[in-house]
Amino acid sequence: MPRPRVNLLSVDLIADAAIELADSGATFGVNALARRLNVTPSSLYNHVDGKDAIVELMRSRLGERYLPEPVTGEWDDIVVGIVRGLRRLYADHPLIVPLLVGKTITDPGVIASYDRLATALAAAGVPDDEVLAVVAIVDAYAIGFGLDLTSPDEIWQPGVPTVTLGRLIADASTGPERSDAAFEIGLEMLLTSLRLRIGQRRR
Amino acid sequence: MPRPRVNLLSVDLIADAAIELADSGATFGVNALARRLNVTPSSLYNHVDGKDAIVELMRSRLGERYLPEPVTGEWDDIVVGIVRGLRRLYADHPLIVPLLVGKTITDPGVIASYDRLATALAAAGVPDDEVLAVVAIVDAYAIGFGLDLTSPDEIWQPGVPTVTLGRLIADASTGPERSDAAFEIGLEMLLTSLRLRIGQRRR
DNA sequence: ACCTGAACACCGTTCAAGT
DNA sequence: ACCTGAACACCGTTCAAGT
Repeated sequence: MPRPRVNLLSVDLIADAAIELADSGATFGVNALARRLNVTPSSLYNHVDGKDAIVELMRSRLGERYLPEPVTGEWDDIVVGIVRGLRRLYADHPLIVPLLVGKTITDPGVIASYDRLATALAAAGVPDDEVLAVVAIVDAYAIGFGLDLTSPDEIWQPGVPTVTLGRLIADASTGPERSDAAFEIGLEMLLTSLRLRIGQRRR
Repeated sequence: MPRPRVNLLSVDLIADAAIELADSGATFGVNALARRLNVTPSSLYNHVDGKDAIVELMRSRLGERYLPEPVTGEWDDIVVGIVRGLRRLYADHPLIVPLLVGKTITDPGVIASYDRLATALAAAGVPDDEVLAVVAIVDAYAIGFGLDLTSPDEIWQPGVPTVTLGRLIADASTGPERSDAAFEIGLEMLLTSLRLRIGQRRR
């Protein structure tokens, strides 16, 4: 029975199922996604342009949920808002990070967020030719701490004796509150460095 | 003619060809790699355990080339040495970064490097429960700046008008010297923050 | 020990056929 | 407009067969 009278799929259904699939830890792919939606792989192509487009859809969906609306405020409020948003996104969905990394961002909503970040930094006095680098640092910082939340014994697997690493990994309380605390410390570090750098340039 | 009298493959040959393949921008995979080596895909399995093992091999090979030998010195010399090594690795091979991210590190040489980094930080006074986080930050910082070297117009593609981003991307001199300068500034920021943090803890 | 060729299960994508 | 099923080229991996 092709073509039931009520549609089985929609862009939003696909996006949500894709996020759930990736979060579940199963290998992400078009076929597995179709299986999860009780649908043939080819059905997806009536709504979506292919695998990369689905990943872009996931980014868009998560961006809507986690990236803040435009805020009027001091530049550092804007920076902190966006960094915290990215933090929660990557922390809640660490297994999605590898899918996003290295792929071109096309979603207008997400680009608008990075644009607000760049605008805030430029307005704060970061020289034009450094703004993109700072944006990249901020993003890398959020991604790095997102990955930090995936259990550390999966990131490093010392099959060989170590001086410090093995002991720390064994002792590490994998709870999110420890990582959250470290994240806030690092964020404060970042802002301190930025304020210093801007101050130096303004003189 | 199976089995020629002189071997066509070796672990080192496979590793080097894999790095070249990924650097070339072509889609990375076992089949493409075999094609490049003028060999059947199944031949690779006489030397290597599969795709993930090949990626681990690339990490190992690049680690040998870029990560410094154990150095005796102040903790910050060790940190700077490793961060600069990672920087050059990711900068010279940006297209390989997405392959490495999110995959478990098993190579003893690379783990030893992270172990030296952790040991240096611990010895410097970073509290045990923060060392792993700082290691993750350092790594993320290097990765982020490595990705920064891939031309920025591929990372963001504003199909929509932006306030600041589009202008900066258009103006950005994609040359490596600009990124190198920003990297050094960021590294100095990182060290300043770390020294401050250690000083606070030591009191 | 090392390489081939056939085979397997799976992948992403296209497209004619059905309603 | 939306879903199916067949088809395509490709993927990673296994394994018997050859030297």
